[in-house]
Amino acid sequence: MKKGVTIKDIAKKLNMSVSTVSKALSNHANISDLTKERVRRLAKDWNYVPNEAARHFKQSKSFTLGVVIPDLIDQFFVAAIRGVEEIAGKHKYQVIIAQSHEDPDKEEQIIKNLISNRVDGVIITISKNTNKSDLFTQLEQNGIPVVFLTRSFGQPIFNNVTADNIHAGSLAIDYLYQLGHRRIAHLMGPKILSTSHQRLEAYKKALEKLKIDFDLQLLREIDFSEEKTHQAMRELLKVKNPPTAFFVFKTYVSLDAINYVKIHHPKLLPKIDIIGFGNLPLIKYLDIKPKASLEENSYEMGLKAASLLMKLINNPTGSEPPVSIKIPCELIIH
Amino acid sequence: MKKGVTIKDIAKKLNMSVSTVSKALSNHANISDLTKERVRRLAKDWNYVPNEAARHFKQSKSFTLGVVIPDLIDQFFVAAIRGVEEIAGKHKYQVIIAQSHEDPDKEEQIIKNLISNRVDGVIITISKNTNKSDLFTQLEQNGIPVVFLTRSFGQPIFNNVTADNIHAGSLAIDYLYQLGHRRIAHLMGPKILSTSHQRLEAYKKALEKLKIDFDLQLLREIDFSEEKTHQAMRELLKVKNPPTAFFVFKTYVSLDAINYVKIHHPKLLPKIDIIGFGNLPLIKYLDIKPKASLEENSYEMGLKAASLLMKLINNPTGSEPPVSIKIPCELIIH
DNA sequence: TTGTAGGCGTTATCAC
DNA sequence: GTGATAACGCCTACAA
Repeated sequence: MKKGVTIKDIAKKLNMSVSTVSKALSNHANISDLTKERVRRLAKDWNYVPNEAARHFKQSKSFTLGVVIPDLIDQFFVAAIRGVEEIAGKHKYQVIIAQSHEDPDKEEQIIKNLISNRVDGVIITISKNTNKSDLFTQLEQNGIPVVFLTRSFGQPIFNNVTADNIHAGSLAIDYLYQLGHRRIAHLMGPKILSTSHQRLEAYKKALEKLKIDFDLQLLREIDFSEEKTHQAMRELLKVKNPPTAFFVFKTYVSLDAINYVKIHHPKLLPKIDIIGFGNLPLIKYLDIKPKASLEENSYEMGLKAASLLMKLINNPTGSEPPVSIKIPCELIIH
Repeated sequence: MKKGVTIKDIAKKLNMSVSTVSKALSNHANISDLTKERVRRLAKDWNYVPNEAARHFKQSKSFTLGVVIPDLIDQFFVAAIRGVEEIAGKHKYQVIIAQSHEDPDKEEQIIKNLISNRVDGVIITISKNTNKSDLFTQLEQNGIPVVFLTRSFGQPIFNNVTADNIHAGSLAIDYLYQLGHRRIAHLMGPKILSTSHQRLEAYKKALEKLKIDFDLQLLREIDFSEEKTHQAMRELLKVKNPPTAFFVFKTYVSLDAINYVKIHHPKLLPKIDIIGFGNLPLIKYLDIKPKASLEENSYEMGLKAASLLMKLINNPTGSEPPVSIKIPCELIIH
């Protein structure tokens, strides 16, 4: 007896009913200790493993969270996932990870799949090209709660966990100001993401507080590609009164920006300071680092997102207003 | 009608039997086109999504592959996973990823979970501390085929996909020799991993071919931690006739090694050459790069491992001998 | 071409 | 304390 043992097999061998065995295994109150003992013993001997597929089917719960992210190559998400796994584990939940590779079609396919598989909840960082939200509405209509991580749509119509972008922006800009910079550029994220707007706003507000006029020439939208970032840097450095500091949407963009200066304006390198969102492990290995990084605490974001999701799963709400959680950033000086 | 539509609902509405609906949806041959059309139409209108949980349960297949790896922070695995997803997708299989964080207990728990969830196959890179193989035997006894990726046990008793370590070693050592190095050290991986032994053997063979005597003083075992690597470097650089080149088990170890030299012997930096396994994306951002990297083609390893696994799933063998696939490495000079 | 019936493994309800 | 039975959603012989 080695493969596919079921409670039925156990029941037959022990001359009892399947329901007794089932109850014994789940330590039900009104099963005698002797019976429980006998059942457990045989289950162990026979290496019984409950068929989760059947159990999920029966309970119409999968005890699984779906996590949809753009790309695992981005260490931000890896840390966040670790946070999600932490919480999920505590609730005996599985985590299933899927990558959209920033492709909305792939993303849609993934979501459909998650619905088919009846995951109990979803944590998602939408792709940079996702512009419609009906899929997510559909998820919620199917009784599957969703929490947006870091990126979200313009209107906060969904639960979300994001960095406290406004505060982070002022941390960064203030520090650059302290260092003597007065011409500070912003490499902003794709306009389609609400995060980009929040960070742009943070930039503007921080400048205003410092009585620096916002200069449209110092603003460039990037799309995370190396080419776009290089192009933006080329243009920015050509401006009459060029920027000496850069406030950047994301670590990987900072790195490309630094690379650009290194290649095309090596003399400028010591004069230029860059601060971006994200303090990723790989920064440790860099020789030319950003001046500072905004630690987004993505692990903690993962924790918070998963906790919120578990709460939503266990207390299905009628139609409460969406929750927004902001995680503070710290400025890490390198 | 918005939530949890089943074929039963559709059948009732259309006044037909569930089996007709089921067949219509799966495009069975002997269902009239008209019927198929009517069913599909309503299914679409009602936003019917098949309940995979039920389907899996019924077919006692999950159409899911389990991938167990040490850590997603390692870009090697991220690329490999991409390969796995590629193949899995073609077969309409899901991929579920789990991290052991190099902890054998966590690894065991993951495997048990995968068995409970009746995954159809498993691809695993064992943790650096895993020393027993009975769990994997148990998987195979449960009819769940396993493919080992990169790391494996001493005896090749399991299917595995690894780098062609012997050839890679000679590529690296030969190149270092060409550059004039005669004192070449090896930072070897944990002795528990067969990969470590293969790479050590590659090192010895390559030296032999070049008529360089193997010097035990130039060999150090590391465990991937920064401390161990730094300690190894400290010791190696104290040897009478110290090494001028290093053949390294793994990219992240190379980076720590470079960091050590940078901090403690900056003058040596230009004189020392390092070549390690792995050509990870992050290398692009480094200023002080290894002299060269052995591109392990981990994406391709993922592809091959998944293809092999799918074959094993679809043609369950009696007890054929395990398959070993070797993927050639290329030397990438930076 | 369509319908009927049984079953996959588990749990919950109710009866004994 | 224990057992019989129905049910979850889907698939598939087999019957009509």
